[in-house]
Amino acid sequence: MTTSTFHKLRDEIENGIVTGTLAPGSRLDEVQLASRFGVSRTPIREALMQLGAIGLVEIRPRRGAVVVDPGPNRIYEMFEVMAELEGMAGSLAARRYTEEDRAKLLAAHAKCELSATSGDTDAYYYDNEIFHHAIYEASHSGFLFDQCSALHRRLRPYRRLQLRVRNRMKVSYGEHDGIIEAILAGEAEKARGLLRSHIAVQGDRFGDLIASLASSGQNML
Amino acid sequence: MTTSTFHKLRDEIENGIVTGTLAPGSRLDEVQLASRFGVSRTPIREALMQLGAIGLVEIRPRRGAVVVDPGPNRIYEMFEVMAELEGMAGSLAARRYTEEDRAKLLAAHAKCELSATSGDTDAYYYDNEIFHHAIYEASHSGFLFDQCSALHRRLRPYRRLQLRVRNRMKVSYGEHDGIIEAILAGEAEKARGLLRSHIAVQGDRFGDLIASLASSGQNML
DNA sequence: TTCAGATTTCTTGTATACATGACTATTGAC
DNA sequence: GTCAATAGTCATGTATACAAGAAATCTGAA
Repeated sequence: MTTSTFHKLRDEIENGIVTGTLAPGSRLDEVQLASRFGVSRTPIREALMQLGAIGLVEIRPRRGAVVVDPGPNRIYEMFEVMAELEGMAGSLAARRYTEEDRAKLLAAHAKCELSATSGDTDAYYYDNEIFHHAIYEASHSGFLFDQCSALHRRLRPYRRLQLRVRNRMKVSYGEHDGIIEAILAGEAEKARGLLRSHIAVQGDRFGDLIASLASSGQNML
Repeated sequence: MTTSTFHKLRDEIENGIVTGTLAPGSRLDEVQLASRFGVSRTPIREALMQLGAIGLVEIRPRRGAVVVDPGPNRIYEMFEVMAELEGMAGSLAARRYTEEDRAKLLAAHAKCELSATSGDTDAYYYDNEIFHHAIYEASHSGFLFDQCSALHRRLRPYRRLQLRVRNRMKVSYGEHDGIIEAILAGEAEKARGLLRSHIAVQGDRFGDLIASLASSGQNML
């Protein structure tokens, strides 16, 4: 259907940003994008407006749109908030999960185990997303689900960097184990705490983040 | 400057939604808005796109934009998340506030006292906003500040309804007192808990919210 | 009288054209 | 040689035109 042209463009561009194809700081030329996607500037602009509203691109009046470069500090802050929201989701999930949620959580957890033990970081990356979404869903708060999903998505590129750190994947899976246990046992506060520290960029992980940001600079440009 | 036309339009329409002039569920006709603001459809569409991206309006393909009607359940969920984020801001503020933050917090608190004791709900409504923003600021997390401000803004109409409840204003001010004390004493977890329950729609307040939503139905249409 | 099909109208989605502000390059003066 | 000012180019912002889908109305039959 012709109606979703701008919608598809939005997803396409957003994807480019979130995967790092469109590097932070790069200009988003309207005519260039238009010709690339074979459309006129109008739907491109509308897509950029939407991305501007959610903070992925900065729209400077009369000076074009650029991919936002959050900088290490803001990235840290985003993880900080993510940790809190995930903790909240876990806490609610522990109190509200249904039989269906339980099945999904366990299935996602099992898939993570598979990819973690086989050492497939790409697979783990995706299974990890499913796992966390299962928690958001089990919180039975539509709004929290939306907020978590949006922030999770925005943090995608940095989470990917983090998985490069040696052994992070196995440590991550180990943490999942405790999280699942706490949720299924209905221990809300324990689940909150475990999820918080699972997400939070604390201690060594802070240094790891900064280091991977620095070394990925070339890749992203 | 001609550059900020769509920007101004966005704020204008957003304001209409947030103050209740544009009721939940009402259609946003592009040509109508265009003639109202004396512009063409193009900047109107761009403004609507932005509002659509942040969830204030729903853009149904080929079927126009309507003001989102969250419904009681989702409103409750939004307050639930707001409570958590405010709690987080308070907790961070308790640990990070500077001398400047301290002065701002106390000033905002004093203004709230004035309007609360004089019984001026409109004044309290605004002073209350300043007070909460002072907390966000004192958290020294730019991202958290943005998230809190955005959600705070979205909840505006419902907070206004809440203030109509008898004595809510004075109770609210009393709670501020404890919050300020905890923050300035550096008691992070206490500040978190107090702010959480200050925002959360629990107990009687849930019934109050539902009731005011029902009775405000006429006003909003 | 009611329901179904078709036509008409209206609104949205996209393209294009035009105007205006920003950036760049060139020229002139110090 | 360097700096500044001006002219020219280019990208953005807005308006308008056109295309196409959705809704509403009208007509006909059961």
